[in-house]
Amino acid sequence: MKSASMPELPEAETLRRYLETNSLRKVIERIDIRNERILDNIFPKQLKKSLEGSRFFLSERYGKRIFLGLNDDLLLTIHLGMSGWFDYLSKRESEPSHTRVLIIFADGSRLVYRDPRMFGRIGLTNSIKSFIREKNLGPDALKMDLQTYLNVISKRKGTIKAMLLDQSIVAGLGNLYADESLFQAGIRPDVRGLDEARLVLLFKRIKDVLSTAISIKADFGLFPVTFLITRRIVGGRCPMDGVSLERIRIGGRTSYYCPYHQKS
DNA sequence: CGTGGCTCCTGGCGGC
DNA sequence: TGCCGCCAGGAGCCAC
Repeated sequence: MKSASMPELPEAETLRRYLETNSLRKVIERIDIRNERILDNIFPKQLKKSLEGSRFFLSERYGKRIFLGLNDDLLLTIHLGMSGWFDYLSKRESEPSHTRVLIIFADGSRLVYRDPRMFGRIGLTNSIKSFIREKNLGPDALKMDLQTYLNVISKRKGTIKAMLLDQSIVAGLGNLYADESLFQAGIRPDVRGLDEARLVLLFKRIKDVLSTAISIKADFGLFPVTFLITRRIVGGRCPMDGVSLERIRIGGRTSYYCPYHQKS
């Protein structure tokens, strides 16, 4: 499976579906931890003990995180960071570069976690609920209801882009889909204090953008031509207006927006 | 509370 | 051509 760049909610959901179809119910024979930095507050021994001889029986996603359930009160937690991805390989297929963790099944197939930049983390949790609490994650961007979203966002005073990137406010949006949602809603990323009508429109666009991205498996070549996402480059032009895109930094991230139809 | 800066990390690219 | 140095980005942490 092609790895998506910069995993956010749609990439995580795409990968979850991939893992759901190829990695459940297979007996795990061995786990090979190539780089301990990838582990999220657990020792290699704990991970080995939890996985070896066991099997995954369910997959879940919340925000950008993926969970693979081992039993009723133990799940593997996956955070892809910036460049993390899984490849399911048959016995004969060769391992990709930057492999950090290898899960070897009894039938000889392997699940390979690769992550060049090593911002990703793999860990264990007893429940998704407690994990969400521990990591202080807000509502999942795809499943959140309008009222919850309005309650949280209308209380805050920061720029809208910074709020969308804050995982404790909304879980799942990263730099690219935050820009995309604002673009589709016609809102500039550096705006504060949006009125309710604007926030409601943004809420709808967030959902549209995320479900569109999931429907095309977050494949960069398949985004609608009306999307900003493939034009986020210096000198890029707005797909609606043909105007040169502006580039500013908010919260340490690069934001692209159309100065013509995105309003403050 | 908000924000900006720094850190982790390395592939990729611009500039010389 | 080759190499240096900077940048990208998620998120935690710290200082103001």
